[in-house]
Amino acid sequence: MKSTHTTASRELEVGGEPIVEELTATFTDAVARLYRRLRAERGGDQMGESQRSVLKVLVGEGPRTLRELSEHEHVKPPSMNQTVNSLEEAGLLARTSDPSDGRKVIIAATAEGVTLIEETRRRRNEWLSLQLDSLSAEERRTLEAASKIIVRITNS
Amino acid sequence: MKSTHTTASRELEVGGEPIVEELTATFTDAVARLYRRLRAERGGDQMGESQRSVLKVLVGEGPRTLRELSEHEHVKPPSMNQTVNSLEEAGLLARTSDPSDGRKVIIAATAEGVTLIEETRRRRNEWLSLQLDSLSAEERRTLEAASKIIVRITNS
DNA sequence: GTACACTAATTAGGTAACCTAACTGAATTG
DNA sequence: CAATTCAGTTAGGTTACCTAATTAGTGTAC
Repeated sequence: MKSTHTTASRELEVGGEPIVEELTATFTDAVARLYRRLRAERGGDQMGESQRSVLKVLVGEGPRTLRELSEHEHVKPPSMNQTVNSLEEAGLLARTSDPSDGRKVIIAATAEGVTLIEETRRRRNEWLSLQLDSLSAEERRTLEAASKIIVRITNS
Repeated sequence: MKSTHTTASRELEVGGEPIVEELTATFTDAVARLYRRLRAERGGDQMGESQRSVLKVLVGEGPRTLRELSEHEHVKPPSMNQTVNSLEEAGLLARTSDPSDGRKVIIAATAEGVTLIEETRRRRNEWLSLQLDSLSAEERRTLEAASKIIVRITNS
């Protein structure tokens, strides 16, 4: 530790009230670090986070069009097209054209896709499970509450 | 909503105690979504999250070797080399060889790099700041506590 | 009923951030 | 002093995003 400190030692809160600017920086860093770590630690199935997220939507909420998926994941249609392509190649979803509107393409999980999501659900992210397991019950409740807040934020 | 529901409606906890397996899935999804959203929403400076994270370490904790940086960020040396290259090209850090060990390269932030980190610190991630601003003080405390837990987890 | 605009999906080409494998040169060890 | 190890780098590949441009179906206006 040199004397070049400029950020690490600043106050994060005043009287128990986190300062939004500080929280933004801290929170961004924490989330970015964890995301990279999750990507690095993921084992077993060779699906990426994006692919898995899309398949999970299809399995959990039923068929969707490309545009619907791209909006749900906050991604542009061509990006979602690529993700869908790779899942299609892997046989985890199938495209059928909408009979009532020839422009639309209905994207649905195949039986294989459903099976894969269900099977890998509990086995994935062993590293994170280990970490969470080592936390106190209160810390887990904190993360659970935070997860709910995060999902709410990202959907707004 | 079809009857194809398989995951969305499962219990997340029992008597206030989150189940680790469920929390792993929920938390992973939340973090992945937020990370993608942050990447999509980031404006202004054209530095990526990885680059900024490295520069922040150099500014806040002083010079490091390539290996040290790669270990700190949980990334392989060639990946870190690329990140360092782009920061070097932008004039935000400089390399000097270690006088006591010719194999090592000391990487340090330039004055420009220090300035940039300090200046952009508060202006970045406007979108997230807005979201955090709209939360209650208690929700912010939850996220702050979660951030600390996340940082601890990722460093272990 | 043909022309025009709008929309959905896709293709092409580019970028950022990771990876593995293979190489260079410096330091250490038998 | 030869062999090994170690730090950094180069080359080439992958995933997941982007913008711009294209194809094709739909609906509307004359």
